[in-house]
Amino acid sequence: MQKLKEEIGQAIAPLVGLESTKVIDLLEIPPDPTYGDLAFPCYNLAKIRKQPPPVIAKDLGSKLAGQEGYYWEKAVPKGPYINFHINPRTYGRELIRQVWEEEQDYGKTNLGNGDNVTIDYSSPNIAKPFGVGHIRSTVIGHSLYLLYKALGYNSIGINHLGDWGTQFGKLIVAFKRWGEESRLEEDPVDYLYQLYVQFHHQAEEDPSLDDEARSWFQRLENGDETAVSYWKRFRQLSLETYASIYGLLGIQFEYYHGESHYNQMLDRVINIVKEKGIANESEGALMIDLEPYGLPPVMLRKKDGATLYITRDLAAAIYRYETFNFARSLYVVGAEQTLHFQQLFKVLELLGFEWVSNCVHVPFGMIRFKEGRMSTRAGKIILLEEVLQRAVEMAREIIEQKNPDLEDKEGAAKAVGLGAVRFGDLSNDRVKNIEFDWEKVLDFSGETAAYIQYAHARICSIIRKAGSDFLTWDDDVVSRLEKEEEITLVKTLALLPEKVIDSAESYRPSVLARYLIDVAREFNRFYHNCPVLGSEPEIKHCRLLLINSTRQVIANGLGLLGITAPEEM
RNA sequence: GCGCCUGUAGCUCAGGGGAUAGAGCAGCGGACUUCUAAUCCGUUAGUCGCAGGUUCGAAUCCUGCCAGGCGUACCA
Repeated sequence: MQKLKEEIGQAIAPLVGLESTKVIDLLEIPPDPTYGDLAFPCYNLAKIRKQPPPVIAKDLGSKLAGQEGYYWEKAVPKGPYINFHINPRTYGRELIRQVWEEEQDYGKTNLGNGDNVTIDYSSPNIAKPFGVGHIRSTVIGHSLYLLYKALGYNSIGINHLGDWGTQFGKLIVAFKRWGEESRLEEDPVDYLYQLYVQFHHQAEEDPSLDDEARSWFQRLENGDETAVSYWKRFRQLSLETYASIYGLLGIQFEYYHGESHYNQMLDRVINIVKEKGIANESEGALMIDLEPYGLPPVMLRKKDGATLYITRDLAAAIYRYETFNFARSLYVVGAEQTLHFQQLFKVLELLGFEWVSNCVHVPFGMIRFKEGRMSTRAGKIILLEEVLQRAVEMAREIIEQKNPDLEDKEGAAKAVGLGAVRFGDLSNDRVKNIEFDWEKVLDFSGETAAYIQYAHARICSIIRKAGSDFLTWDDDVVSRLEKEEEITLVKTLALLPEKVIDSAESYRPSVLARYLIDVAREFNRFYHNCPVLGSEPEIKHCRLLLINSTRQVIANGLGLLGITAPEEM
């Protein structure tokens, strides 16, 4: 809690000759709560004072002896640290009060000041099925979208659909050769995908297919009527299919600006590049040499005149800056495209766009099979829809078995099943590859979303049984926290705002996800040691207010991960 | 070849200069006439890939090596 830190900062600052903000930066949470709740390390002072850290800590301890603050009650030196112990009554009361008053806003800040942040995420390739691989960008991006909103930014979600490029040439060739209207109507994405796979099989035997595809893409770029009508059709049918998945996941985008959206701007981009004199013709193609920066060259236009995706990405970046004047521009795109973004940002820098320093590639590892990577072309892929359906189905079975009388079984099964899939993706560090494992996806015990949701449902159940008149504010009653489990829980709840900030600024929803596991764990410990309904009225009231703030923290936190917290499960 | 990322307990992973390296899963042993046992408590388990270096202090920073992943001019 920030106020506690400020208070300690002001207590120590005059004693050590540092700015109190500097002192606050140095404060850390001790590894063992019996040491204290917030520690000031004396290593930095050792050099200045030419004394060993423990001596300094002792000295500070004697100066602070007998003192206390509003939120802390004593300061005790231990080794090289001086440890502050909170006053559980005031600290607990004020924290619970804050959550009580802020409700769904607890955890939010206004660091962003309403500035725009564009977030390019999900961005599936038209005519390819929505595989589990795509869930990562979708889920991580959506969480960042919500996190930046919580920091007071104006998040702008952009679905940069892969709706342009050579793959459309391939699809057109495949559909013209082998396509059947009726099957396209039936299940467009699945059928287009089959055609795509078939194309790659055949092209291995007959490389001339690739040339044919390139030429069809060229025709598309030139506005050829036949090519364009195929393209429109494929695009529209795919979008309709995606809509159902986004609907299920509760995701909306401000803009569906796919790659094709930038077609009219490509000439301008190429002109800007030419004017800057950083491009050159090579073997008929338009290139930018990045050798001086240790990067491979960039190709803006192929020898057949067709553009490449980096050309469209350049246009997109410029468009986004000109349209949104973003404070930050995030690209939630797989780590395999790291080089692409290094090149993209370098070119923007060479073009003199200073705002490129606010562009960030947020990379993530891939989802792989034990045997190797997934491959759309080879047809080795697991559909996201299937994963989501099976997870919900599994949740439904467990509910049937554990809580057969539950009223809204379907709602709970959806929350738990979808939450499990999302959480599995968000709880580990983005950059690591994930090995796809059905058993793990369908396991709802341990460090999972269900664990957190279960804590939430338990709280709701207690509150329901207590009756609403117990949920009234009372200063005296709320000061009665004393059991270790209560105090640990309060201290954990106090961390939400800083976890939200850390999560957003490091672009790692996993920080928040792991924190929520901690909250649920501390609640469960409390639950098993501190009866609520069976306690005497004041304690009962106090604990109800405590668990009510816990409920709020969990709901707010899961919400920022895009996961819902059912009241019963 | 070169570049980027990863390497921590049997497995999956936290921790990313500071106090004794932590969780979950799996295993073993306990706790439901008591607020939902999708829970809790206890227990077993580690040359933090290897070797040097910087520092009062390194799992954490630097260098080299090893292993795996990804990328590396007409795909995205």
